[in-house]
Amino acid sequence: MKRGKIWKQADPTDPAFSPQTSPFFHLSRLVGLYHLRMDAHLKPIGMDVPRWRVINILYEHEIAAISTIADLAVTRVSTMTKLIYRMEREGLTQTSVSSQDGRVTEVRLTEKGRAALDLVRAKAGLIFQRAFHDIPDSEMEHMMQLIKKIYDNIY
Amino acid sequence: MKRGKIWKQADPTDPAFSPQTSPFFHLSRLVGLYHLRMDAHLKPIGMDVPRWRVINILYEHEIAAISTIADLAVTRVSTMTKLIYRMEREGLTQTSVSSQDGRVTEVRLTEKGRAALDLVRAKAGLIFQRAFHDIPDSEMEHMMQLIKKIYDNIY
DNA sequence: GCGTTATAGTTTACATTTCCAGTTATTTTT
DNA sequence: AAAAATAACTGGAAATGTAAACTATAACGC
Repeated sequence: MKRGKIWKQADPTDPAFSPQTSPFFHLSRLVGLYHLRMDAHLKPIGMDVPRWRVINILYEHEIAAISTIADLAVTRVSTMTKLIYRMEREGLTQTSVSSQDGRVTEVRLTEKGRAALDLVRAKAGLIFQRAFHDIPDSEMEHMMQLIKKIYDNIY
Repeated sequence: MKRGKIWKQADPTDPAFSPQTSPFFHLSRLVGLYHLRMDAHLKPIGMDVPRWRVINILYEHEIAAISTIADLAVTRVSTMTKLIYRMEREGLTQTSVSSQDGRVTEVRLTEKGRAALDLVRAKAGLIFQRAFHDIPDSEMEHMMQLIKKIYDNIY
């Protein structure tokens, strides 16, 4: 796509490129800050961002293979394997070998895991409201569409 | 802000909330994927995302304190300290104690660090173009504004 | 000036992530 | 049906990240 003078700078190969003009730089920065904020809220209740991520995914999926969760959370499988077993030791998840396919490890939430979800949602809600309080629905929807599109582009 | 039926679901405290309707979930996922893709390109040339981040910041700032870099990159100071000294061992950066303030450690790029920048930009450009090829300037600008606004909201 | 407080960074001990080389189970080829 | 290829993990070493304690320097309040 042909770009105007200003937005050529968003392309890292352009000589005028700078972090200030880079969409990915700003995106990374925002998500980094979001993680810092979430961590600060989550630590006191014995939770953290990776776990909250897994719990959310399992809330949606009920039962999911480790590799599916890793895929949805965009992490390496071996990282996820270790996280899942840590969460199992903490009583948040429960695993079993699939009867359909002996290679897959099915993961599901325990009662305690589901309880943790409610607790964490309250915290996540605080940050969400602070972040989006002055962003109208239409803007938010528009952004979501765009984010999904970019995701698909590099998937 | 009052939200319509659909976008209430974006708020984690809403009963109908789900990752699918959560802006932060999608943002995290996109940035996670971007990091995975960048890593895959950067590894073969002995680079990675945190280093590329620092190099970019130093390209903008010439000389910067460790805490400044940590702040701009949204990382903990102790993490940044370690990264900076790793990069120094690799010959990418050079540090010195400020003559103005004996507490601050000034960091700057070496020749090798500047050379690395060019190399990495080529890789980053590939992903950028793939990500944004079908996104017009106006959309990109609009997104940037929004991302900055949300960043400021939770800063 | 001097004790107190704040700032900037460093270090250490520990937790987590990543790489990579297996292992076992399933699917595809021949 | 055996062999080969692929998929889903798993385990251990090495790299990296984080929290908390510590050091050095600067700034304040009197």
